Amino acid sequence: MKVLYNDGHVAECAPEEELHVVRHSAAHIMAQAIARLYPGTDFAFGPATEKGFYYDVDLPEGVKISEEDFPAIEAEMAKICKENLKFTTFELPRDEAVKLMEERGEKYKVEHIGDLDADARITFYQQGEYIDMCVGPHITYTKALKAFKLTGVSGAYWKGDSSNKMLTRINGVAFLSKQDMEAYFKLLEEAAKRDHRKIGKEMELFMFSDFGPGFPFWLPNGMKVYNALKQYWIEMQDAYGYEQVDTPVILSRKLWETSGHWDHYKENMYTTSIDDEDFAIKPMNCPGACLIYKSRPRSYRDLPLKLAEAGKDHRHELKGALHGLFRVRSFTQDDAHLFIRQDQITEQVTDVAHLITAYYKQFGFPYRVELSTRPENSMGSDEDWEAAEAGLKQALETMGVDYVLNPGDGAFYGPKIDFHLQDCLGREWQCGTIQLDFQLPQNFELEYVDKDGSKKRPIMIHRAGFGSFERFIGMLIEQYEGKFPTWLAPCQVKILPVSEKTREYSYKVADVLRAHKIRVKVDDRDEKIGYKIREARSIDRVPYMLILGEKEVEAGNISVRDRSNETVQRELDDFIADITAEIDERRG
RNA sequence: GCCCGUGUAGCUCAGUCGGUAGAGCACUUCGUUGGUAACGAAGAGGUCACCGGUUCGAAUCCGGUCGCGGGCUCCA
Repeated sequence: MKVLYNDGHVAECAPEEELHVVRHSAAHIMAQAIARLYPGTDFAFGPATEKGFYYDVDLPEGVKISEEDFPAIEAEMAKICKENLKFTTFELPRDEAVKLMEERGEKYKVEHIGDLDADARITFYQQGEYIDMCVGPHITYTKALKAFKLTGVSGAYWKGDSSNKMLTRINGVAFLSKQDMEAYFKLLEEAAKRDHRKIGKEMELFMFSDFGPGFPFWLPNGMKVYNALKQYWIEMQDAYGYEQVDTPVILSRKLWETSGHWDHYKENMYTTSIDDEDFAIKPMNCPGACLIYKSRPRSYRDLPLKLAEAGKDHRHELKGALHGLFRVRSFTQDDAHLFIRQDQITEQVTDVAHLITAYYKQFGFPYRVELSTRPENSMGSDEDWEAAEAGLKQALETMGVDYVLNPGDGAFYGPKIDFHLQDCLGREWQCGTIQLDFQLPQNFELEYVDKDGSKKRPIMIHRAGFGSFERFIGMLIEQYEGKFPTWLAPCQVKILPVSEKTREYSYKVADVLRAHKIRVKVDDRDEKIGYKIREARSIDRVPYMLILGEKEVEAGNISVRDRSNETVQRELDDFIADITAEIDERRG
């Protein structure tokens, strides 16, 4: 595809860049359509994105765009494409660029010019009457935009700063062909079927109530998944040398003042009073861990001290941020705090990273890693920060983990490594985190006695791998589309009597399975076998069904139907041996 | 918290111009005793999220609150 670069030359662009160019041009064409339909609109940023494009616009006073207006905008865009306007480009010196944008009333573009480096080239693209400040490249004629659709409208703050004006963001998608676009919407439809909120309802895993927005309820089925995951978690903590603790959910305000949370985080904490004293419900578990550390003198020989806690935290998240199990107001972190010496940073961070990546490997999650370094208003000495950042970096590099550097995005108390997983629609959620902390040991005056008898301050590592059991189970639901591996499945075996005549036999088989700690249900309803199979498969999503009719009663065996829909008649003992081995296998 | 949308039976949804509410599934009962993705019939089930307003009359129109969805911001 030929594209127009901002020095005016036209050339074939790399195939992998075509889509990006088309989407970017679609944003310009949409802007042109909006300018025609809503004169006086001011344009802010309008880039191509991973999936499509958007334009942030400041509409004239009193004008509002909603999805109802999309057909008209799309029609105008189609008209512009049909007009087959030529894209042209030109460059202006800064003062003339400002003048041009001022003449056209583009105050956001003028402000943006002010943000550009003094030596930056300021280039423009024009198609028909529409001019946009832009680095390009773009398609050469509007006809080259062949497939697009507007997908949504939302608010977005100018420059992403919530103290700035909220602009109207209009989102769209664009593709090289109509077929590609259809395939995309089909894919979206398929992805929506994996949504953990939908599957959670169907399988009765969890629920929410208007009496507690953002506070999840675990239903019996979900609790079985939760407990199986928790058991796995406990085994992994044991294997990696953690000891488990549990700390109180409600603690005095004085503790939160010591930790610094009261100053930094008060608005997000739920508070109460007990005997006329202020208390807060914990938003995190670290102060409790610090109290345990401090409960007796510690020697350098005790370090690293690795305390794991499946701690239930409550945070008053903004209601607009709540999202199924992914963003909730009460959740159980798979937390741990490691108290270490400075010389143990690399070794311990590596150990934690191994644990976290072992989880993701277990469940087959692809992940993305970010290393965030010292922010502007941070606490601690330069040496501490340098040692900590070097330690994190070295750990990632020796493990051969690819990561993105996020300079200045660390916490004020230390640098961190974050692990991000994707949901069914490709949205990223932070699950794993490894955070170094110099601040809390100082606030709590934590110490250990070193070899030479001197008192030293330990460093803390906060870490989580799932993020929270809630978030991680949400991810698992989407990962497996509810079809959990047998060891996690809420119901591992569903027994389907063919008729009432084989109910008793079914109960007996169920008892034997239960005695082997297999999670089993008997569908003893007065329904036909086809009906029961349909539901066991499409709703319960069980790994195994046992179909028990008179044939099986006579032979004293069972018919097993698995997820591949193959049915095999076999001995109960053999099946138990196989399923037990399958459940145990994940430990290997 | 902000922007846009949305809220009708347990679930998924229909409900035209404002005239007191409908389907399928699920549920209960009865019949049916079944063989690998929906057996038949009947019944029951709703303060149309909530509060207020307009109107002779509101699920429907208007305002507010709450919840939910998509984004923005936030996630120390």
